[in-house]
Amino acid sequence: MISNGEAAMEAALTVQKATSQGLKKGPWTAAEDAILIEYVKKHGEGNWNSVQKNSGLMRCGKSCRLRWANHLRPNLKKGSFTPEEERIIIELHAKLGNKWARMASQLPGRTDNEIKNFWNTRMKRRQRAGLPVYPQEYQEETTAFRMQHHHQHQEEQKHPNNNPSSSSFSSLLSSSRKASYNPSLTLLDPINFSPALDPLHNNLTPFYSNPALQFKSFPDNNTNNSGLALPMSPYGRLPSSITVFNQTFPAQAISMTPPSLHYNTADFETNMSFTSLIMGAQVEPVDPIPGLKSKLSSGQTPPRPNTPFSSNTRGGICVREESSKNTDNDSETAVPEMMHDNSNSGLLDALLLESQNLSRKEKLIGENSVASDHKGKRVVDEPTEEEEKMEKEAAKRVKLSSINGGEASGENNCCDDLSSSQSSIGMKPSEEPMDEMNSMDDDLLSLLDNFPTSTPLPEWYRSTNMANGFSSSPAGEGRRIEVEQEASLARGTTADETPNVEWAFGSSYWNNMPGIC
DNA sequence: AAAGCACTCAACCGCAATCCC
DNA sequence: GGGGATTGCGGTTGAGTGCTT
Repeated sequence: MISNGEAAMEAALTVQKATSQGLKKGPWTAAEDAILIEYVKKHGEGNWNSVQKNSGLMRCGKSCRLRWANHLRPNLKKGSFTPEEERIIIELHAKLGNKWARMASQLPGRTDNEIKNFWNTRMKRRQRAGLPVYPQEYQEETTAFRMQHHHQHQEEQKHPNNNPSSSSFSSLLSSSRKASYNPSLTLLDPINFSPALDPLHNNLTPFYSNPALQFKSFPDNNTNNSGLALPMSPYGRLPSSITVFNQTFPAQAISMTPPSLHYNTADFETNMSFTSLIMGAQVEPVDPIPGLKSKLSSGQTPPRPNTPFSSNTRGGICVREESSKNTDNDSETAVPEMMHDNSNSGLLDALLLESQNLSRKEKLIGENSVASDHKGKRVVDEPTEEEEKMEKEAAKRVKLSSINGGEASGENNCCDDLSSSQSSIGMKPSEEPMDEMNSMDDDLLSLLDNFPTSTPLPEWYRSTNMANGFSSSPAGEGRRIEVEQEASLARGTTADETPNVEWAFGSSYWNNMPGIC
């Protein structure tokens, strides 16, 4: 135990030591700032180590550079992030992971440090509260990727020598960090899609268990220059379902949002910030990947063990990109083992619960005469009054939940609110023992059986998809059509073939983003 | 009023990449 | 090509502040 006196002494010695080395630490004074500004004016940025020599500033080069970059350089924006900036940060984080500098480059006047702090505080706080970090569309991207790799994995197992160009999970894991920015390694390259990619009709094994490589930059031909891949096959067909952590959607629901379901920027900004909007729903509290938590460093890991992957620093989604930086023996890289392991993933629970709810809701909605085609697919059109009612109620619940302590973790509000808003009725309590799902195969069968073929979209989900920047205004509709056409082009189909389809990953929104790479 | 706590933010540290000789 | 210097980046820490009990 160190007494206060000893601690003070120690601190003094530390300062003395630093001083003796000619370097000052700690907060910068106005005088120091002035010196540094003057120096940069004269000599320009760079060569930071010479600052000390030439200006007499008792700061190391690193410190000078940091001070300049974060506080002194011109055109720095101060103050809290605007909702738009928050939105961009979330999007970028979904794409890039903890690439703060890259994110900062997309946010003029903002520093990587600011963004990092923003994420680590505001976002993680919400994550700890059991709220999903990313809006659906980003999560969908993840799932599409997972599906693809699941399929590739299966193909490789079947024909280990047939596809030399496809990489194994492990190799992808190990290369993920570099692959992030390598167009040649586009993870959703349509070439790699198989026409058989349809988890509903295949014996699906747990494709979701690889949180790796999930958010990458996809600067290739399948992104409409958006940097974000469309989760589509070359056959113009989406996977039949999109499953992300705790939320599962039929692909139709995700990819084909009714024209009326467009983003309303005014509501968005008036009612809540982007952060609060996307945090408005909760995640099913389930155990994280066993053994994963303990190896994560303190600052990385919110102590909340509830959300799948929440043990992960980056909201569970973008983690792998960084994790590959660690040793291959890192616990995180062990995740794929779950594919062969019957241990409960937590995510599976969420999937099952979600699918069950989707199923229930489908039944309920079916009773309410939701239009469906003969295949049970939802005919995407203007929502019926009944649907609208339900959606509004769901949205209300979400809102109420977030107002009335919706952030409280572990209260299953997620199930009652978000999930109900999405899929809804009669959510299975999250506390239900995991041993009810003790078999992965059974779980998956159950999951697949429960997958509804059509599900109306709740208001909440629509809101997130409205991030495309569309409105129901004629202008918005016009742009929507444009995007449909773009999407059709990308799919090799015509817009006519896909009436009333709005691709959730439509390019408009992402095209409005500055280039990432 | 004071202690405890959570949160924010600035700054530091270590590592890796890049530059330069 | 090798090695040191420099720069960039991401993780972490700690001081300051405000709120709660």
